[in-house]
Amino acid sequence: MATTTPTARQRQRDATRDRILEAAVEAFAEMGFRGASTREIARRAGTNQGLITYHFQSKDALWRAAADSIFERLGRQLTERLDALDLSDPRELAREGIRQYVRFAAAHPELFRIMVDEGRVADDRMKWLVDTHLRPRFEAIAPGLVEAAGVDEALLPHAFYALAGAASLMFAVAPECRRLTGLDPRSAQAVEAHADYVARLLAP
Amino acid sequence: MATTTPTARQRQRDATRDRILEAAVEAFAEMGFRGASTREIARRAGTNQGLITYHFQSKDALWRAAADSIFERLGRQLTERLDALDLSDPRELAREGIRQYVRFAAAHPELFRIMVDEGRVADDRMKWLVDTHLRPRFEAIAPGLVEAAGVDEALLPHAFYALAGAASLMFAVAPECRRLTGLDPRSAQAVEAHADYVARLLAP
DNA sequence: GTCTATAATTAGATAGAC
DNA sequence: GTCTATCTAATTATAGAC
Repeated sequence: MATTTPTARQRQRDATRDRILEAAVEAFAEMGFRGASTREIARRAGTNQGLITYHFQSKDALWRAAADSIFERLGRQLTERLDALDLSDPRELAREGIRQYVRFAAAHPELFRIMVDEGRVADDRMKWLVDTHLRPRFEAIAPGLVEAAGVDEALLPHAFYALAGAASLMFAVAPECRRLTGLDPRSAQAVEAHADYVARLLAP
Repeated sequence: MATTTPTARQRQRDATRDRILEAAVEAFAEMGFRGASTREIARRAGTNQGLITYHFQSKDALWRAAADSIFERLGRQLTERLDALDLSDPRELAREGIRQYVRFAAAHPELFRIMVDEGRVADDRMKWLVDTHLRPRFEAIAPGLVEAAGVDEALLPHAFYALAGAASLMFAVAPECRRLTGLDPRSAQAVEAHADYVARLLAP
């Protein structure tokens, strides 16, 4: 083969890179950008700090790769499942879209945590996150909120943040929720109950 | 005087302590417990790191004092304003209580930010926060949600976290919201619009 | 590719001058 | 009370062995 050999070494390399990326997603979501050290990320990935520099050039670049990974998952889950839905009742379509988003927030609390971590200060990471990932997502959701859920267009920002907050907070602070209320939000039953509650809230 | 003199020195001392505490509230809310350094907090307070150790014994104790301060403000705002309200229509009372909470979340995004920062991991700070401040607050709000807003008691945790998230997220990530939607959530108009939107959402 | 060693910064806590 | 200097530990980034 003229191009490259898809060797075992290549696969090993990719596997290492993936383990680092996965560990980074979890660590950044758990402790924030500053709180998560590259040493700790390497330890979780079962490797060493030097390899992070090798695969990703800097901590900042690693964080961007982690954000890419999270939003890629969100895009996949939202599009694939909604395509299979019946379009006859727009209000029910809106509700199912919201339920789907709640299920994603429950399975991936990283998204919300990183949004809250990075949205507070107008630094480079925030601007990059908005321009690269948040705006396309916002523009994809907006028509559904207006047409199917019946949100007044002037209230779109309010509906967007109310939805994101109502859908995600409980799962983002799952340990706290469990201690405070006794309910474990990670349970399948709690996820479905929350999905239905939020869907009826925003698209009654 | 036998006890103590309420001297200028004493007032100076308290003023310094207050400046440190206020700087700590802002820094912890902005950068999280790990991200906010005691040196940076001292710098914002216009003093030095040594005085933090003098007034508060450790960074951990300073953080607790900051949390105390935030929840004290919340308690004051929620009780004082609702006392003045007419009780005739319970549904309208619930809506006004929710509006009041949204206004607080807008004026003090620190509360939500610290909740999300500390609620992710079951460490000592999270347990202390739940047992000391969150549980009393939850138990004070619960009856209002059930009786006035008409929430099914089995859905209480869902309603609580949906309310907290819907009310607060937009203000907690105000810089991001502004860049994403063009709307500045700190404006008085946006605050009132959000208060009304969330109130109608949860107590229609 | 993977890993160890290390340089340059920065952290929280402490000691002591004034 | 307030502030400076310093100790120990942990941080990111880099250099280089294998």
